[in-house]
Amino acid sequence: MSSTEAKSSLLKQRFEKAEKLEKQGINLFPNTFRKKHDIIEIKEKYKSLSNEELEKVEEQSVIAGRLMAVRSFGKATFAHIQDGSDRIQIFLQQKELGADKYKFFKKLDIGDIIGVIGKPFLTKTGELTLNVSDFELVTKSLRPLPEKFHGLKDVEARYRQRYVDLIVNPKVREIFRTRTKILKLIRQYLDERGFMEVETPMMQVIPGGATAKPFETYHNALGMKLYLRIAPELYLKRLLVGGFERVYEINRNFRNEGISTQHNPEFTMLEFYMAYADYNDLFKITEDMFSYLAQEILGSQKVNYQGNEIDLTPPWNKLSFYESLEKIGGLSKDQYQDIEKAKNLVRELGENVKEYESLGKIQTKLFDLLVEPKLIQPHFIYHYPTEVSPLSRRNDKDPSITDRFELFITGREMANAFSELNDPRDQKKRFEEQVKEKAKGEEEAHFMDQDYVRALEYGMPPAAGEGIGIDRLVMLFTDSPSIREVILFPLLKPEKDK
RNA sequence: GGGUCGUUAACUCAGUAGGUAGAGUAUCGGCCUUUUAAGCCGAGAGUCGCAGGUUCGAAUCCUGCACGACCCA
Repeated sequence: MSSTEAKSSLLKQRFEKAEKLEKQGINLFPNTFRKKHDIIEIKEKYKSLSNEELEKVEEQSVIAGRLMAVRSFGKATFAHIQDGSDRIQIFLQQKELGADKYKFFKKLDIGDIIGVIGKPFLTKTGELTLNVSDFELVTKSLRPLPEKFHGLKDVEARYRQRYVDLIVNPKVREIFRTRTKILKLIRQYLDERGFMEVETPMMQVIPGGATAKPFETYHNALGMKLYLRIAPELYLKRLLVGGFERVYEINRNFRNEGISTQHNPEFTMLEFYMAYADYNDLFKITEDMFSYLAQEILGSQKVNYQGNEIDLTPPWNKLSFYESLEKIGGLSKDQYQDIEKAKNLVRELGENVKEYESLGKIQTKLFDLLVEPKLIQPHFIYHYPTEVSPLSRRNDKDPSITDRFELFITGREMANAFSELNDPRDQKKRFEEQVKEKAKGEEEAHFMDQDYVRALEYGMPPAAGEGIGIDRLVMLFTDSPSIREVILFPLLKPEKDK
């Protein structure tokens, strides 16, 4: 849809009206009006005053906002205007403004941005309202807004034209305010504990730190293929080697995979690393951080998510990976320890199995199918098989498993955490195994990263690290069923150019 | 990648024996000084997602495509 051609009659009408106003010498896009107050300030300031008290108010309120609704009578008009903070009713009278100015107001459209000067009073129904002594057109709106009562419902339009969604759907504004608040609280939480926020490359020569397919790009001047990062992990741990003992990064990761209610190709991840700590410390920090967020955001440890009440009060359930296969997945040791039996089981459950897939990989598939969807309340699942945890420290007693856990809430993975592998010799072997898997056809296997091994050879202090998916966290706290509801501009295919 | 559903006015939606489209909001004109989904009277507004096919005739039936939603892989 082009803005200059093939206009609907409604659009044409607005463009013509705009031209007419301009011919009368009215600037449709002036940048001279300066508001003095946010609407919410006005509302807070006067909310408890009676009409007698309001009459004594000397100060003029000077606000600006978008015209959202108009109820017009002959010589008086009620309207609502909305700014970034709130919405307020205004009252305009011909006898107050003069016939010409009043007539001009009646020519305005819903969607126009206006500046308003007036004093507060209470209407018959007790609504705080500004009695307008003067107003100005600040920005002309040339496109009609969606209907005032139903708002914009079409999901495709809501995502493509998020700006319209934000104008007309207050709940959507609220979700993104909450998102920002969550990010701020997380930063505050980590900063208070001595963590340093850092930025590491988004474009990497070797995409490491996760099991995922990367996006490729190309640097022209260097004549070199680059990847968008799938995780910042290996860079953050290089910083541990460098001597920063507590670091974190909150930023985008990119994974070249399918799109669903749980996945957007770019998504936001928190990763934090602390030296001289292990995964036992991370259980506590995770519980503490989530319950802190719940308290600050919702004022409660109970979160309602899509009809389920999630109780975030620590401590949370803990089960080892194998225990969970047995107790929640209902499997016997025999069923998940014999690779052929396990593979057959996965196939019976309707998922594909590739020849080269390791027992650990098959076991995680069983977990994904039989256990994960049942983990509605918070559950830590710990001691993952070493073969599916190439960056995690082995358990001291049983080297076939790692000191790693994942957190699940509402049947979804919310966090992945482990004691960090800091033995460069073991790390090198683990990379070599990944390279072998890649050669067998496992597209998502890790790449060899020689420099990372070299860094470990200098000595990385013992450490623990964790990644938390921010989008899913925001979904939980805003009761959003789809990741697209918590990403301002989710990826969509381009609309057809007519 | 597969399945199901959707796409009609700016927005929210109706629209079956297949007979060239309708409501509310919004817009335009008129009346109206306490409304808040204001009210009353009148008017204009559509490539029925796109392209084919069947038919005397298609928003409606068939095929393909595009975009989206949900589910599955």
